Formats: sequence, structure tokens, C-alpha cells
Amino acid sequence: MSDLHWTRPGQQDRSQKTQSALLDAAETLFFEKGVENTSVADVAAKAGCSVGALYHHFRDKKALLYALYDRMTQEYQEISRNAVDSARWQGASIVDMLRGFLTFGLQLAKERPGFKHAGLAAANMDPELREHFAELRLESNRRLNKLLLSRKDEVGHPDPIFAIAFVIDQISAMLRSRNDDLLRRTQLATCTEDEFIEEALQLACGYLEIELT
Amino acid sequence: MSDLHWTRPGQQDRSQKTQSALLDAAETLFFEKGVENTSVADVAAKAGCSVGALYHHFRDKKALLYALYDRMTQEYQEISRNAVDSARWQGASIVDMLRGFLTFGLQLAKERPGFKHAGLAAANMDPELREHFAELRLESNRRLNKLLLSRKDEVGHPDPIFAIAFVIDQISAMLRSRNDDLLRRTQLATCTEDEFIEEALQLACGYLEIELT
DNA sequence: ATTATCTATAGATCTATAGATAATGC
DNA sequence: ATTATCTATAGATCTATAGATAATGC
Repeated sequence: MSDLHWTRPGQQDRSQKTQSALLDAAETLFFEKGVENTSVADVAAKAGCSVGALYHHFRDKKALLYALYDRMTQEYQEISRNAVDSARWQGASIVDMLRGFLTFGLQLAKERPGFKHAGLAAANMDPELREHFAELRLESNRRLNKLLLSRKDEVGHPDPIFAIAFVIDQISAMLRSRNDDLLRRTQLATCTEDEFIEEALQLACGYLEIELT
Repeated sequence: MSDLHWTRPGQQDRSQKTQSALLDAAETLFFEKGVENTSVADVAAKAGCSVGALYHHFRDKKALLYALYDRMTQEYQEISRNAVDSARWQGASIVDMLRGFLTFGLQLAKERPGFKHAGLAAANMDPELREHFAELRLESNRRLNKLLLSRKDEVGHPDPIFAIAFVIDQISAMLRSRNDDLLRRTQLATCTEDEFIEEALQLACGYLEIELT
């Protein structure tokens, strides 16, 4: 995934500019209308350049898509690694860490709707990309897992290691669902974001057998 | 959605047969390779008939897709209404009802993988179909909600009506995640299906404040 | 006589390339 | 002199239709 032999390095200043413009255009159009329903001509038009220029920068349509995912991946990893950082959560309780994770998950979806759509779009497109996205999420979850394990003495559940992993998986699933606009609209319980966080914490803490102060 | 003006009624015996064959072929191919990557020629070939025949039965490609979703909807509703049936769960406890729901959700995904893929495929295809699928799931959840409310005296949570709705939403999200092969493979906690059900019940009951006997 | 099917193809895309032109930076 | 861009188009699909042929059931 990360070897970039499909994009031309670019040796003039303007090169970088149109390459970015092409990626921006692709990001918008691919997730608005779907990759299959977006022609390279559409992308070029939105980027304000010609089809020929597009093919100068990217070997083919797939290369453009992969380069786009690569860009998103780097963005995502930077944000995520910063949010679930061990130094940042030094001394915090499990509840605080979980609250932080929930807050981060909800915010990210609002600030970068592209990520959400990208995951969706990758689904029935490229199995490789789908895998890649799952791996990204797993990495975040693993970091959180490590954080929580450092405080596993707070957990009353008979098998704390399993329980922590299970809770993270489920909270992750709940977040994904909450972040999907359509799914949220068709849920039985309507609540604000803050309410959602607190109720999800109740769920988690009840299971882990942690006192919610 | 349910008015079927896009399929020809069919007045000969063989008509029904090829129509079914076309829908079967579409079901397989659409969810294997994606709708956009499947040509009507592919579908006709797999169904063992010609493109012309396909267009005799369905106005256009979209009509074929809609007819397919219509068929799946009817199947799904029948199964679902039977599973979450008030007569069937007469006198059962909330835990039993939730366990039944979880069991049903896991089994359905195994028996009819099409439903799962259909939901996925609908996602970045047709917004209308996406909505339709969400509505279907909502209907199931509403039925379960009604069932649980008849036993809300078991619930220790201060706001039982909200708590029940919230728990159903979250269990539904957890099920969706568990039923997605790729997501399951990248989860932190590996567990069998039965373990998943019991742990999910623990989560739910801890939150609802129900005694797990 | 009607309904269902087939073959062949027109017309509309859309991807990717070839060849010409313009802009950059040494 | 090299790199980036544009215009124009070849070639490959793919959808949907027209017109001919085969099967059905009254």
C-alpha cells in the first residue's frame, strides 16, 4: 500500500499543486457519487485541469484512488496517534480514557466526513482497501487496549484482559453505528452526543464492573 | 418501493422461471462483484438467457436491482416477523428475548449472506435503497422494543423506556459489526458465537440493571 | 394470436494514449 | 532541455432497442 510507485514525483512547483487539486477533486467526487460513477474526466474538470494532466500524474484511475487513500491514511494516523497517546493519558482512569476515545471518535467523524465515507466506499470496491481500513481502525483500538490494560486493576470483571478487549470492540461498533447518519436517524433512542457518551460509558462500566464516580 | 411497475407480470409458465433465474443470477453477481462491475450481459449469461430476454422482463438495469431488493425484502420480513413474534415470546424474560434476538441476528447472517452484502452494496449505490434497508432493520428493532417494554418492570434502570431503546440500538450495532467478516477478523477479543451472545447479554443486563440468573 | 426469446447492433460512455503546445528552471 | 499541460481520438465497454424467430396456450 505505502509504496507510491503509482504517482509521479513531480519536479516543478505547479506539479504539486495540480496533484493536490486532483486528489481533492477525487476525494469529493468519489465519496459523493461513488468511484464507479465518477469518470476521470469529472475529476479533471473539478480539479481544473485536463484528462491528459491527470494521466501525467497518475498511471490510471486506480492509482489515483490509491494515492487518495494513502493521503487519508497518513492524516488519520497522525490524528489518531495523537489522540490515543500514552503520555497524554498518563494517570487517567479507565472511564476517562474511554470517554476520551468516544469523544475522539465522534469528533473525527464530524471534522473529517471523508474518513467515514471512505470506509463505506471501500467496502464494495476494493477488498484490499477494505482490509487496509480495517487495519487502521484495529491499530487505534490496540493502542486504546494498551492504555486500558495499564489500569486493569480498576476492573472488577473476573477476566479483565478479555473484558477490556471485548468492551473496546463493542464501543467501536457502537461508534461506527452512531457516526453513520442514516443509522442514527433510524435508531430507537434519540439522544445528544453527550448523552450518548455517558450512556455508552454506563454500558461499558457496568460490564467491566468499574465504579462510575 | 413496493409497487412493481418495473417488472413485467409474465403470462406463460416459463416466464416465471427465467425471471427467477435472472434474479438469482443478479443476486449472486451483484453482491460478488458489485452492481457497477456487473453488466447485464453477465447476468443474462449466468441466468442462461439472452440480454434481450432480460430486457423483456425488466425495463432496465435499475429495475432488475429494485426487483431483487423487493424479493429480498419480502423474504427478510417473513423471517424477521416470525422471529420477533409477540405470541412466541409470551411470558419470556427480557434476557431470554434479548438472547433470542442475538441468536436470530447471528443465524440470519449465516443462512442468508445475501442480506448482509445487500446492505453493504446498497450503501454507496442507491440512497433510496439504503434508506429502505435501514427502515427494515428499524422495523425489527421496533418489534423487539415492544416485546421488551411489556416486561419493563424487570428493569432497574431509572428510565426503563429510554434504557431499553438504547440497549436495542447498541446490541443491533454490535450484531452488525460481528456479522461483518472483515470486522470480526480484526477485533481484539476473539470469542465463539455463544460466548459473544453471553457477553453481549452481560453488557445489556449490567446497563439495564437486570439480575442475570 | 400472443408471449417469450434470440441475434445483432446503434449510440453513449469512459479509459487511456499519442502528439502537439505551453511553462519552468538550470 | 525538461517537465507539465492540452486537444483529439482510438479502442473497449456496456446499455438498451429493433427486428426476426421460437414457444406457448386458447
